[in-house]
Amino acid sequence: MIDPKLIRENINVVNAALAKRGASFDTGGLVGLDERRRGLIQETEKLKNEKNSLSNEIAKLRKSGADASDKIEYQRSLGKKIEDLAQDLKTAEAEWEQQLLVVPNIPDGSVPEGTSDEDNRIVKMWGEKPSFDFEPKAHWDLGENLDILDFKRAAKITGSRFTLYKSHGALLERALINFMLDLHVREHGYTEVLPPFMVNRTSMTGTGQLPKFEEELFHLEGVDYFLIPTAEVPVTNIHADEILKEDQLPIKYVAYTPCFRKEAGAHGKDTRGLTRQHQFNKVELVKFANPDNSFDELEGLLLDAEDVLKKLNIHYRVSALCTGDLGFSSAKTYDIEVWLPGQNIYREISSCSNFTDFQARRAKVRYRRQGGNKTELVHTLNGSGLAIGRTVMAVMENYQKADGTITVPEALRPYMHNMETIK
RNA sequence: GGAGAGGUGACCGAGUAGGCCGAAGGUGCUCGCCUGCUAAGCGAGUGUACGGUGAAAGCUGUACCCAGGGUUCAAAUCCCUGCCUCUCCGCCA
Repeated sequence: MIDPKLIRENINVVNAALAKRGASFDTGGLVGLDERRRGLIQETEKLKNEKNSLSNEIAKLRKSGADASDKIEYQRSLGKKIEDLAQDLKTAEAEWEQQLLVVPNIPDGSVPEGTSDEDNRIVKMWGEKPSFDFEPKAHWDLGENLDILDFKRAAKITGSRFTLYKSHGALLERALINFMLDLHVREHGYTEVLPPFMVNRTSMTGTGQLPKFEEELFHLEGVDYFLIPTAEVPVTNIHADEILKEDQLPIKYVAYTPCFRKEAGAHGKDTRGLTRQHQFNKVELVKFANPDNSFDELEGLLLDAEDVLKKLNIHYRVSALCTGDLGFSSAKTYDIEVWLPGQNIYREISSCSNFTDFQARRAKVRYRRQGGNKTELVHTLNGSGLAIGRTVMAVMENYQKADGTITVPEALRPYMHNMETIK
C-alpha cells in the first residue's frame, strides 16, 4: 500500500509515477473517498466526545442521588445518531481501503522506464556460455533418458505441471536445497526459518498477493487458508504487527519452502519440463531493512543470490526490470537469468526486489529509531536464492555430456555422497 | 474428538457486586544525577492507531485491555460467537 498522505497531498505525482508502469491505475476516486472518510471521522468523534462528557455528568448525578433521567434520555438519541454515522463511516472506510489495496507500488527513480520485458536493462553478465561438441539437450530429454524426472507419472498422479523426481534427480533437488541453505546461513549471515506452507488471508494481503491476485492462489476448502506461492509471504509476515528496534535491522532470513501457483494466465506456456510447475521448491531470502539503506541491501541481496550460480559455475546475466515489467508490490527488481544451453535461452531463476514500505504498511512492520519516539515503517526485500527446479534445469543442461550423463558440479558433491556423475 | 483453565501495555502482573481505568505495581527501556572502571543507588519519562491544529516541538479529540456481535445512559469488567494458548483424557505422525 502506498502512503495515503501522498495520495491526499500529491495525487499528480502519484499518478505520474504509476503511469510509468504502463497501464493506468484509477486513483481518481481515492481523493474524494478520503475526504468523505475524514469528514465522517470528525463528525462522529465530535458526537462521541459530547457523549463521553455526558456520561461523566450522569455518573456524578447518580452518585449524589440526583435525578438524571432527562440527560439519559438525551444520551439515547445521541447514541442513535452516532450509530448511523458510524455505519456510513464504516462503508466509506471499506471502500477507500478496497481501492487503496489495488494500487501498485511506486517505482524507484533508478528503475529504467519501459513498457515490457524488452525494455529491461541488462546490468551484469557473469561467466560464459559453455561450448559443446554435440547438440546439447533440454533437461526434459536428459531427465527422462536418465530416468530421474518422470513427467508422465506425475501427470497420472495429479495432473499437468507436476514432476516426479526419482533417484539421483530427487537427490539433486535435495542437495541443491541444502547447499543453498548452508551457503546463505554460513557465508551470508542469514537466519534459517522453516515457516508454515499455508497462510491466512491477512498474511496474503500483507505482502500484496491479495486482494488482487486471488485467482493465482490455491485456496483450501473448509478453512480460509491459502497454499503459499512463495516463502516471501510467511516469512515477511513473521514481523507483521510488530515494532522492531533500529539496531535489530537488517533482519535477514532464509527459508526453504515448496511454492504453489495456479499459473492461471499461462495456458500453453512452458508446458514441457520443470520450468513452470504448479508446485516447485525454492530457497528464499528475505530482509527487513532500515529505509535509509534499503537499496544498498538490495544490491547485497542480489549478490547473495548470484553467489549460488557462481559457486555452481553457471553462466548468467542480471537485468533491471523496467517500470512496465515491475511486479505489483515492488519498487525495484533485478532478475537473475540463467543460461540454458539445451533450450538456447536465458531463463529467470531469481527475482530480487525492494518493496520499500509498501508491504510494511500493509503488514504493519515498523521500527523505532534509536532515541526516536515515533514509529516508522521498515523496508522489506526478498529474492529467490534460488528457485530449485530451475537450478536443476540449469545444472543438467550446462553440465551434460555427449553420452547423456551429467557431471555433478564440485560444490554439490559433498551434498550428493561425493558423486561425480549422474548416469 | 471429550473435560477444564485462560487470553490486559515491550515483558511480568493487578484490576469482575459495570461509571473518575489507557488501565496499579514490578521488570525492561530512555534521559539526567551519582559512584575513579564493573555492580549498585537516586530522580524523571516511557503504548498504538486514526483525526484536528501547528513550520516543528507540541497541544487536543476518538478508538483500542484476543477478534466480532449484544445488553446498558455507561463495559477490561455482564451475555453470545469465533480464534488462540495451556492442562487432563482419547487418537495419531
